[in-house]
Amino acid sequence: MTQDATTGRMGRPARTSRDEILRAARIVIDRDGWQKLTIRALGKELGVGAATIYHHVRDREDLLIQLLVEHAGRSIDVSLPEEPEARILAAAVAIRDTLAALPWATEVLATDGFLARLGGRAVQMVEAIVATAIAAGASQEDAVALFRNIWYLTVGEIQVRARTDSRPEARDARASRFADLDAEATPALASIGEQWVAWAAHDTYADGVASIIAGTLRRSG
Amino acid sequence: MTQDATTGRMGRPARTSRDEILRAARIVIDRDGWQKLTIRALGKELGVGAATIYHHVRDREDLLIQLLVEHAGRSIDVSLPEEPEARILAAAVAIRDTLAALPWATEVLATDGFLARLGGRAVQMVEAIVATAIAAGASQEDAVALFRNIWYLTVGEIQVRARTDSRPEARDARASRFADLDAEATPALASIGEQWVAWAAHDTYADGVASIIAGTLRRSG
DNA sequence: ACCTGAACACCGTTCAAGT
DNA sequence: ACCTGAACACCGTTCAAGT
Repeated sequence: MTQDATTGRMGRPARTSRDEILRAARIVIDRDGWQKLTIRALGKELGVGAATIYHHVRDREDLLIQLLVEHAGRSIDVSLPEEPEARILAAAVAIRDTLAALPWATEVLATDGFLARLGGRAVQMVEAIVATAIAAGASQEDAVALFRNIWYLTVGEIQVRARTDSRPEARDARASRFADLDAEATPALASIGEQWVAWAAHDTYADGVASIIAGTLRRSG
Repeated sequence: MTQDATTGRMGRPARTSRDEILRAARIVIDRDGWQKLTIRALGKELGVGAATIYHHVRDREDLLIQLLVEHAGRSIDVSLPEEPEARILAAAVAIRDTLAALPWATEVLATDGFLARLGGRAVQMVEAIVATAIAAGASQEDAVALFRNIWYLTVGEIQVRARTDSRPEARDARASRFADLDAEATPALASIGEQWVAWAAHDTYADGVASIIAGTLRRSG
């Protein structure tokens, strides 16, 4: 565990370790962007063959998850307010903000047990959402449903924003599409016109989550 | 346009057309699954070189979008109830059901202007959501925010469900993860335990959308 | 105009062989 | 144990050349 590959003082020093792989992966991501993080590029960065990576991570997805565990498990802010709706909202926003800052997360995000795999504080946020909903009068099943709807909104928001941000050309194409709208068939959209693009840049995530929380708690209690 | 490649009666008959490409693409998807739909496989199916495909579609994404336009533009059910909240909900469910039935949609779904690109009835569903919200008292900006939050929930739900369904191994792994939960750190999750997996199979999409609608309209009017 | 083979520049993953 | 080169089985896309 404490073996240092740079000194290599054991009989058969490991030239690579899980920690070194994750460190190299972060270097590649920071320097070249996460899309460039391939097993082969990672091997090159470490000065080892691509095949070597497979002695330390199961596959590419495992690598990405491990990277996320390191980051998300630690960096989520855990101070949550007491009032139930505000508390659930704050937990959701913490999850969203953390994952949105890790753009390579989008690739592995869309799995139902994803946050459980991250462990650490990510799971504590899920616990906060579910436990608070139950304390506020929701059934266990409704609390799970609440979490899942929040999770769907979160995945969608992160995914759409990541895609939109990473291809600015689409922005102009989108604007012109709104200008072409037929005022007969789609009057509301036509009258909104190009304002859509500007409004779409606003962050409405918290509003969406707040609505889902209020809707669920109203039905339950 | 009406030229038939099988008779080839023009001087230089086209061996392939946009329609033939889309037809072949559907055959590959139905027979081998949408993951197998590559430009190369499509060329093989048509008996032409992969390079030929590029004379008729711009790239792989364009192919997928065109496939979706054909399908989603037509098959969305357009009979919507009159009552505002029910109307918006029905439009959202129509979009979700249509896209969820087209699993290859997940690959191109996460773009902000996506439904506009689909055109046809897909845009009419967006119009229905936005126009109904405005008629019910929402500002144009709130109506756009409402649509976007519904859209995020939709993208997330489709994406997560598609991923979960396509890898049943994850199901068992998930169940065992819940069994391992620490009753001290996460009492609510621990007491739910393996029931989570069963509850996660329930469709809570409509509840989520209904909450978002109610929340937005309550704030506005 | 339409189509071709060949090439470019990659992927993730496996595996027999070496040290 | 750990690491290697080489191979397997692919990708999307471009382009000079043919008909």
